[in-house]
Amino acid sequence: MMTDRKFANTLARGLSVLRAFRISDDGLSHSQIVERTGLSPATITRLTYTLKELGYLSQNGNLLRLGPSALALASVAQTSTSFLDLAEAPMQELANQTQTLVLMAVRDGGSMTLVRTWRPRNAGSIWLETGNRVPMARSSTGQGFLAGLSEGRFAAMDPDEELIQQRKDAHAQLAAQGFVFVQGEARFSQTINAVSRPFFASDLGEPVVFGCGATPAELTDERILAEVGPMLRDAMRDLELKTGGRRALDQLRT
Amino acid sequence: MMTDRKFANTLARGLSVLRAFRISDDGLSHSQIVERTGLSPATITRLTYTLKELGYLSQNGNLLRLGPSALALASVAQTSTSFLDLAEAPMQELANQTQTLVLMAVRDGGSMTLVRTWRPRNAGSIWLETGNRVPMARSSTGQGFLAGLSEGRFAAMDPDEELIQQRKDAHAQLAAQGFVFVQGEARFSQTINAVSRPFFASDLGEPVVFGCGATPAELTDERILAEVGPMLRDAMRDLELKTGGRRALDQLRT
DNA sequence: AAATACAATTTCGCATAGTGAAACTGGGAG
DNA sequence: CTCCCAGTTTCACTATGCGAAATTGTATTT
Repeated sequence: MMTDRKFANTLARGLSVLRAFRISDDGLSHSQIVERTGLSPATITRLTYTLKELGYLSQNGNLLRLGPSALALASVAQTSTSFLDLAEAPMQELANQTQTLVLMAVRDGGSMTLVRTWRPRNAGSIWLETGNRVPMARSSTGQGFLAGLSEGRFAAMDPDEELIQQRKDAHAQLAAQGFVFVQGEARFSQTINAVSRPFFASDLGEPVVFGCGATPAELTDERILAEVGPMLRDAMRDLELKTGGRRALDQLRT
Repeated sequence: MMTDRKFANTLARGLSVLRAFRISDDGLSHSQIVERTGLSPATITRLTYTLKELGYLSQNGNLLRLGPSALALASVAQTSTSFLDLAEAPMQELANQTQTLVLMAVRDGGSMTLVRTWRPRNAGSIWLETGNRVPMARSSTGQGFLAGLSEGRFAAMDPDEELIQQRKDAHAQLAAQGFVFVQGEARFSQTINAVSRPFFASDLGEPVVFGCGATPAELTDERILAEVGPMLRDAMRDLELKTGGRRALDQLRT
């Protein structure tokens, strides 16, 4: 069946165990991991044993958490992502000016994971945290990513009809306005309003997404279209120049 | 030979590929990975193929880098490490007061990896970056870690005579002064002077290390012993209280 | 205490996934 | 053109990782 001689299954399964962890979890039991990964209990025992040996997981009682080696890998990964340095200042500035949460997200399997956020100075509300996951469908973040994703890679996700349609919309928005905004009913979350734009990071081989978000009260549809969206777009065009990367719209052709 | 039925070898090998990446690398070729991991070229082809499929690696030409999935895992790992929040303010304060680089490191395989640094405000020099690795032997960071490590875990590293002796010294220093300082000739690096203290993070299941470092000119042996070491110790006792974790010295008994 | 109900681990026989050696490919360099 | 090296593919073998089921362990209830 799984007849890809090149694909190391055990490795993929082990990594899926690591991917099972969410920031909102305060440790996971084996059975929770079984549930999330769909792997058999025996397999989980073997994989977690291995990951513990290597320091990627650590155990307290029968709860597992990501361990020191995961943290170490984390640091190397983040520090190696060179454009994060350059994004630092302008994104903080954008957060301050718009009084929204500015975020950067990458694709992780079928959803988007926030890898960095910038909060406006002296704002107290509760915001999305780094490490949070957002679905691909019906979110500005996910759609912003899809708008930047090449045909080939999109096809590899074997998307359903709905997603294909959504991506088409996102494309159109990106081309017309320079940003993507999933509006109204379609939004997966009614408590957050957001706008996004893809960024092609040559480091990573596929697009990432930057975006601005806040509650619908603070960030109305009108403000997004007239003010915040354009500011995001301009900030990112600047960033694209500085990093010498391809422009977001060039990706549409790929 | 490798007769541990529970240990998933392929997973370990795959992770060793990820661990091969250093922040100073600007992408790695297959042959470099072969060299660093000691695995056969054929194996590397298969493992990197898998890791690319999953987004943990990305390829530019024939250079590999850590990919988006690695970044995503990174964010979850860092955000899940709860005591980092609490350490934030006091460690920045410590950096400002001592005008040293304050660092936090975890064990990763046989060496220590910096996972977070705090630089003094308005200091311009070049400092160690997050993601850097420091050897276990002959470094204040490594020795601080060993001083906090339990007998059992230390034994599992099957250390040589030299390391056992160094650890004994570190223990003694920690008990006497509340910090560990590898001095003079013994230091692995003559360009950095540092002092450290272990911290037992219940999250991670094994100690981590906090430390202060700078050039020997800025941070003399005398200053470490009289001023910076004690300040580090006090800052961390504070942190231990706040996190409700065990005190560093309690670990000596384990 | 005994009984119940899960959670986690170990056992076990089997199919195959992953292995290294060696052959092959491809693309610079001279 | 041909040499050389990096990377890939092929191949036959066997150790490896697999799930089902049995076993042990650990709370919870009666």
